[in-house]
This record gives sequence, C-alpha cells and structure tokens, in this order.
Amino acid sequence: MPVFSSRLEAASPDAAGLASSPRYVQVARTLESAIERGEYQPGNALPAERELAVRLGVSRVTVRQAIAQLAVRGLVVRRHGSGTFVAPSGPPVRIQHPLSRLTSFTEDMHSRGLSAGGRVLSFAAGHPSAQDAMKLNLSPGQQIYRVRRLRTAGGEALAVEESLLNAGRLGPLSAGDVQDVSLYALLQARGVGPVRALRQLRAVNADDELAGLLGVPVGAALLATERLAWDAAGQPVELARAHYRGDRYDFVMELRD
Amino acid sequence: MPVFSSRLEAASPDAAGLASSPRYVQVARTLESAIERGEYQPGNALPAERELAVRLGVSRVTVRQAIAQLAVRGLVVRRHGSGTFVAPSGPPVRIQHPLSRLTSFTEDMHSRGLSAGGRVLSFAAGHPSAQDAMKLNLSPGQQIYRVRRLRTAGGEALAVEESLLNAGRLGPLSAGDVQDVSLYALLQARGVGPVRALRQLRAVNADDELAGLLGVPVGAALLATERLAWDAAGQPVELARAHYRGDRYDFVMELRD
DNA sequence: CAGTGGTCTAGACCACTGA
DNA sequence: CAGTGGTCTAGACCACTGC
Repeated sequence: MPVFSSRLEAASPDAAGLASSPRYVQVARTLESAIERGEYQPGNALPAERELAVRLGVSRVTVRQAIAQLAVRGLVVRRHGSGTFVAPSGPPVRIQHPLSRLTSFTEDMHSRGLSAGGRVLSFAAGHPSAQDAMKLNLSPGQQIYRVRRLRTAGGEALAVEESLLNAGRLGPLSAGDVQDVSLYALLQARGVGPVRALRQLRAVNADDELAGLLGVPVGAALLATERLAWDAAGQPVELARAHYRGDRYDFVMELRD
Repeated sequence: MPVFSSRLEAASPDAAGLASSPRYVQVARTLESAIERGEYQPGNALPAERELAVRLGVSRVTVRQAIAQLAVRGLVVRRHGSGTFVAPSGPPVRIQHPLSRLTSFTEDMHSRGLSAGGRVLSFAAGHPSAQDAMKLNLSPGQQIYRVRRLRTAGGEALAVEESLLNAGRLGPLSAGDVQDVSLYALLQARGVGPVRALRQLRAVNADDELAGLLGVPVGAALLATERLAWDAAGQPVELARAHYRGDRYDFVMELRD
C-alpha cells in the first residue's frame, strides 16, 4: 500500500508565483497518478476516505470533493458501505451504435449478439407540447401516445427512451402493445414504418432521475438524442428522445467527401 | 422576491415510508421549480448562498451542493464575487453541426456566418502511442505531428481539438503552417486531402483542464469525438480527437431506411 | 458488529467583483 | 470597501455492507 510522502505541497507556499491549485484538485491529481502508476489496481479499493484525510493532512470533506471528481469521470466507483474502487481497467465494453442506418435499439443489440431488454416506465395517451406538436405536424389538440422505456443489454441499464407517437396515424394502442415488441416493428406492422429520420446528438449531465434509472452518478455525462421519423407517405410518425450512458455507448458513422 | 414558506419538509418525517430525499436534492428542486415558475428571471441573481441557507434552514454547504447540481446542468451560472444567476432562457444558441458530410470546423462555421477562430495550444513532432499507431497504420517509431487547438466562434470557446498527422505522408510542417489556415485546407494543398472518415461520438465529463479551456464547470458534459480520415490513396492521414461543449454544440444527421 | 461511504452542521478564511 | 462565491476544517450522525 503506497504511502503519500509529503502532505501535498503543504510546505511549498507557491514560491515563484506558481498558481497553486485548490487542495481538492491536488488530492484528485495525487490519487489519479497513483492509480495510473498502478499503485491501486483496477477492482481494488482505495484507502477509506477517513484514512486518506489523515494521510494527506486534509479534512474528509476535501477528500470527498476530490474523489467526487474522479467518480464522475468514471475512474473510480463508489460503493456505499463497502468502499471506493478503481474502475475496471482498459476500454470498458462499449456499445458501438452505427448511426448511418435507420435501426431500432432492439435490432441493433441483436445484431451484435446482446440480449436487448427493456421495461416500460410509463405509457399514456395525451397531447403534445406546442413545440412537439410543430415537429410532429399536429395541432396541439390532437392525440399522441407517450411511451417511456428503460433499455437494457446484458441486464445493465443503457438508455432511457421516450417516444411520442402520432395517434392519428397509428390507430388505437394499449399498454400491452408496447410491452415486449420493438416499437419499430409495431410501426411497420401498422404500415407507418419510418423510412427517413433526422437525428440530433448532444451531451448533457444526468439529473437525479436519469442518474437513478441508469445507475450512474448524478452529473455523469449522457449522450442525448432527439430523433424525428417520417413514414413512406412523408408524415411524421415518431418523435423520440433518448439518453444513453456516456460510459457505455458510442455512436459511429462514416463520412464521405 | 419569493419567500420559501416552510423550511422544506422539516416537519414531515416521511410519514408513510415516503422515501425522503437528501436535503440538498430538496433544495435543488425547490430552487429549480422557483426558476421554472419564473420567480427568478433569467439573467437575474439568486439570493446569496448564505441567505438561502438561513431562509431554508440548512447549512451553506448544503445550499452549495444543491446549486452545484443546477450549475452543472446549466440552469444557473455562478460568477465568483458577483452572484449566482439564472441562465439566459430559451434554447441557447446552439451550433448545429451536420454530421453526414466531411467538413472542417472552419468551413462549417463560415457556412453559417460565424467567425471561426482558433488558437494553437501546442504543436510538436513526436511518435504515436501503440494504439494510435495502429489506427494510423504506422509503426510506433514513425513520426507524427501533434496539433492541439482551441476552436472558437463569436469569441467563445467551443471545442478543443487534437490532431495527429502522419508526418511521412504530409512532408515537413512547422508551427507557423498550422497557425491560421484550416488543417483540411493544408492537407488538401499537399495532396492528401481526406475523402473518407470514420467518426465516433460519445459523452464525457470535463476534467479540470478541459473545463478551464472551455470555460465550463468541471464535470460538465462534453461531446467527445474521434475521427480517423483517409486520403484518396486509402492511407490514413489524420486522427483527430475533439471535445465540444455540450451546451453549445449539436450534431445533426439524416438517416435512411 | 465494525467499517465504509452519504449527509449535514457551524464557522472560518480567501479571492474576486463592483460601487 | 462590503458582499459574493470558493475553499477548508472538525466533528457528528445516518445508511449500507459484509463478516
């Protein structure tokens, strides 16, 4: 077990005007480089927060602030009641989602031999917001279905997806209809399968709800997408918003001149 | 100025087994809904942390923990010495980057009437890591150039981009060569312009270095991309890694069946 | 049960902003 | 200069884990 020699740079009162960073940043860097040097092996626990505080000559709050930075970046994983562990090394298993083709989550997982799972978080009929109505080419009074699902692969939560469906084009729908089957398969079966879509990607921080559903720390980076899909008749059929775990999901695409 | 009626749910000791969330989450929600109700207008300051602490009957640390959540999600902006302000409302100006075509940052900004700026953070000749060598189809001993640039538009930092260039295919390069001109223009001029590329997108949290360069809070969500580009001869010429501000940058693309 | 991370407090000082 | 956010402390109790 490594011993931290000095109490950080306690005795170096930034002599030559060297910008001395806050203690918690120094602590974070100290821990990070110790991990990189292999002094703490992947899967092993770091010393307890209280012990680190004593060793480094700082308060526990400062240690926690430092570890929080490493945790949100995925270098370490905290387990309540157990310890703080160095994250499993190497590039973690990442889902490579091809972005150029119009595929569903379900198909996509199957095509790479993973069991696509899911759970319907909520299903309801309702009305679109003004903005969403515009996107779906509806008037705000027309009906939509709203399906919110948690997508999993290999038993692990990967994404939260919310779909708004044009009820008028789709016909009656009940909660049971969206339980097991792929939404895309359902749309196809009803003759309004999407043939074209526009997709936007951005990065956002997880709020506490998404964090809870996906099993990541609050603030963890998520890949957020919004996808608007049209059927063969050129009518919008689905507006889908999804949040993918940033540490598990890659979108890949090919570009040409 | 709104007054918070109760001291949170101090007097409701989760009677029916209602999961009572931590105080800082409650504080965050209290503030968030006050903002949504318009009690604090965009651009205006929130009450000072010390005052919120008194009003809500919690310690200042707890208030700070709550505000930190809102800050990383972009709802509020903290200004040291001045105050905490509700973020400018509405959808902020977001750069919409079309992902389907092979364009450079410079071209891309120009095409939408923005002045593309930039600053070279570092330029050096060197050798690729084992992994990067494989991607560039080089042996680890062969030479590469490494250019790190801060990209700006409208005077605001938008992205940090690091390019690894195959020195053998490119010929001699000096720091001056990459100063003002677009890298793509440079490659084209030397006859190794990229005609095909593979691009990966993911979401990561900003470490303190990227946060500092981009002017966002540590932990803010960034869109990270890696792009490997080939020239007409089918040889890899560039491996580029970029980090875009999640709150300013959208990637957009069209999908077909 | 002991040991761990999770939350919270009261109070202190520093660094920065703006009148 | 007063007021603000930024950092830090010492100590407390809770909630969870695993022996």
